[in-house]
Amino acid sequence: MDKRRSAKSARSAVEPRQGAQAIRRALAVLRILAAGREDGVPLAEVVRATGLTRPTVHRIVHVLIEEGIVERHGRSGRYAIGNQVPELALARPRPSRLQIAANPSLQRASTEIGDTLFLTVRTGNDTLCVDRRIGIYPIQVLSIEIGARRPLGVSSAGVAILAAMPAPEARKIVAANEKRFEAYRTDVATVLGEVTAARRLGYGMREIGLVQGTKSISTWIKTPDGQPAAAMTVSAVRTRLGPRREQEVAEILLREARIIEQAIGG
Amino acid sequence: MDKRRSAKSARSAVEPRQGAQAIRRALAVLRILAAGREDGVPLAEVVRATGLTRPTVHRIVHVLIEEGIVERHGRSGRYAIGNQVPELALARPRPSRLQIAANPSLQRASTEIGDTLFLTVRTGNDTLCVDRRIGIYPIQVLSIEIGARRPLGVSSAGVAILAAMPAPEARKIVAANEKRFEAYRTDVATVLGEVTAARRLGYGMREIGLVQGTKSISTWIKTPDGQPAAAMTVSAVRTRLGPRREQEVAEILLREARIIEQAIGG
DNA sequence: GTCTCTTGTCCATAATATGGACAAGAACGC
DNA sequence: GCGTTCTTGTCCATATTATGGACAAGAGAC
Repeated sequence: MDKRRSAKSARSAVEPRQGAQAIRRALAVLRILAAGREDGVPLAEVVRATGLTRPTVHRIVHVLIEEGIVERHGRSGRYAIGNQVPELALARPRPSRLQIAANPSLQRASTEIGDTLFLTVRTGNDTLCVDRRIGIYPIQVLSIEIGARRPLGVSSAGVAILAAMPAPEARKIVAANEKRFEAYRTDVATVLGEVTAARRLGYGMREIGLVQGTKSISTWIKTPDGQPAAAMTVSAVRTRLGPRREQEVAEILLREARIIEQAIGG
Repeated sequence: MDKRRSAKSARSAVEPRQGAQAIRRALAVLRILAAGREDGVPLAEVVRATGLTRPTVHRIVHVLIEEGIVERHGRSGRYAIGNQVPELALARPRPSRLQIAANPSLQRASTEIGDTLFLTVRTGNDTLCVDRRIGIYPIQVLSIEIGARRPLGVSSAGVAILAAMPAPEARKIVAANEKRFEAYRTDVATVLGEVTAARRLGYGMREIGLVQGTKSISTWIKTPDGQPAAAMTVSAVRTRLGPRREQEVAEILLREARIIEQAIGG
């Protein structure tokens, strides 16, 4: 009963609405499955990433299959986002306002820089790649595709977005992602260090990108209320991004980020 | 305990997995919200359409808002599908296999017929328009857009899809949609009559389309296992679809439907 | 002002979702 | 073949959770 009281008073402060544990859990499962893209995710991995018990995850996943929200792949037995999710998504206008606003900037920066450009948004505790432009140089980093979803903090885009938010909030998100960092061979301390460095620099950077031998630079894009909503990233083979060129590229990205902020602000 | 037993034995027959009422209810709410598209749906309407109580719907909807799955529109207070749904949808390859398979047929039939063509899929108890081709004639029926979602049975596409499934299953779906038919000024008896007529004709037809003064013709497309998965529809002002032309158009649609079935079958 | 519509909240209670424990299947080694 | 170590799937007593009747508070209409 004390618990009830404290939950009640806390609600007005932040927002933990009670009476829907199961729904929240189902959504947590869906977000993990989304990170698995077309290939899906094995049950055990979902259990690990969500911290739920196996019977619970099993039950949730199978109900979602019955409902058409999740699919199971024949041979591998992995679970993936189902057909009905894009069907629900059709209810919304596509592309999003952000994508429309960012389009000219991506175009401009892409021709100017020549390497691959990404537009990445924040969604919950993840980053999600929503747009990509391939540059004109013969060697391009193509491994990150539209739809790629990662824990905030493991990519330069994630670091940039974390750097753009208040430090306590960033720390909370990083802590929440702790379990998922292992799969990317990083940890809370490393990520927080990169975030601090990005704040000092004014942009996110990873000398060692997620793909071997690549380097990435990301600037953040804030919504009018000051919350970071997205990041703009350039990825290239490391040798193409020495200190001098890093400076050049960062300046272009910073310029375009400000333009996009204007576009979504008006 | 008797209940448990019977539920258990029934499960092996059909599939009502227990322990996830809340999740199923949340999904039912989402599907109703999806029908409201960008404008959204007022709470009372969701209550009516789902048959749930108002406190329950209210709780579900607000938890989904906190999770980013649902949005609320400022002025109207209506609830709509949120940003995070298309974000989850990015986990899947787009466009779908059906759309790829149907593309050449839509192209061909569109130029041949000249009126607006729709590709509509079945999703649960709804029809959902997933593709549209505008014809070359100056008067076109454009009111049905990609993403439009309706109870199975109220459009000619829905009638066609119902006609293509076993009668008992069709009847079950129509019964389940009863409450939602009112908003479209139709009822169970009328719909079942149209379905029977469509079975006799070989295609679905509505002399009075959803839009005043229009007429629609739809053929069904079945998956290899015999289940109808989609419908192909032509809509035009009624005067352009007299008996002779109806025959012509139906033949083209039937021909293309068979081609699409081949494409998804192989 | 009152009436009628909507949306929002409370809380005792019934019903639901939970997870420990166990089982069964798959993949590998020897 | 048989043990070992993975994985996934199931059961069911239980406590936690979600439920909905009842009440309240806005927002319009007139």
